Amino acid sequence: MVSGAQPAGWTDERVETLKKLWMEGLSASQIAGQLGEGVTRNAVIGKVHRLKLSARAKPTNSTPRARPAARTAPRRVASPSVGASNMGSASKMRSSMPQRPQTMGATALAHNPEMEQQLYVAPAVQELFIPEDKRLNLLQLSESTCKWPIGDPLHKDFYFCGQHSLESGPYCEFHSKRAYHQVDKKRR
DNA sequence: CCCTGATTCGC
DNA sequence: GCGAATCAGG
Repeated sequence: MVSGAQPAGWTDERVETLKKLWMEGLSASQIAGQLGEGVTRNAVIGKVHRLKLSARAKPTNSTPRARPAARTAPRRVASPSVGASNMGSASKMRSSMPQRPQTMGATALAHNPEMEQQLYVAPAVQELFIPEDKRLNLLQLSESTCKWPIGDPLHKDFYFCGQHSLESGPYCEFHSKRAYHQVDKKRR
């Protein structure tokens, strides 16, 4: 008996964790990552709503979600005609992410039930922690090192990320996103 | 580009 | 009840 997996099945335990983490302020994707690999952020959000949760630390409703209004048209699955090639493998289509040691959205995180909640993320900013032996001095920077500065340039604990940088920029993947994203916005 | 949660709806 | 798809905002 190879008990397959347990993709779904909100046990009390998991629900508890869900509640806790949700109220702790973690994002759905992060919770999903923490809960398990089979749990997606959608699943988490869905459950959250079902549990009547949501609205954790939100005293002021600053997001009066506009009503979908005229959105009663049929969408998503339900294609009775298409029967040829099925896209059955909808289980693991999360590609483009061989390994990522960071803690980010649903595109990352993969913990075992062992570590569970010991790592915890630092509130406010989630910066990468660069091991000392990886930190780079200004003089140590090279073409392919991430030139993302960390710390106070006037302080001694100033160093550069040093991770392998992308060809598309002077930063590593993580910092490239940091540098770009959210600073551009309003440009869809 | 990526992220966030919200909602709907087929299962 | 569940979660993928979709939407909408950032």
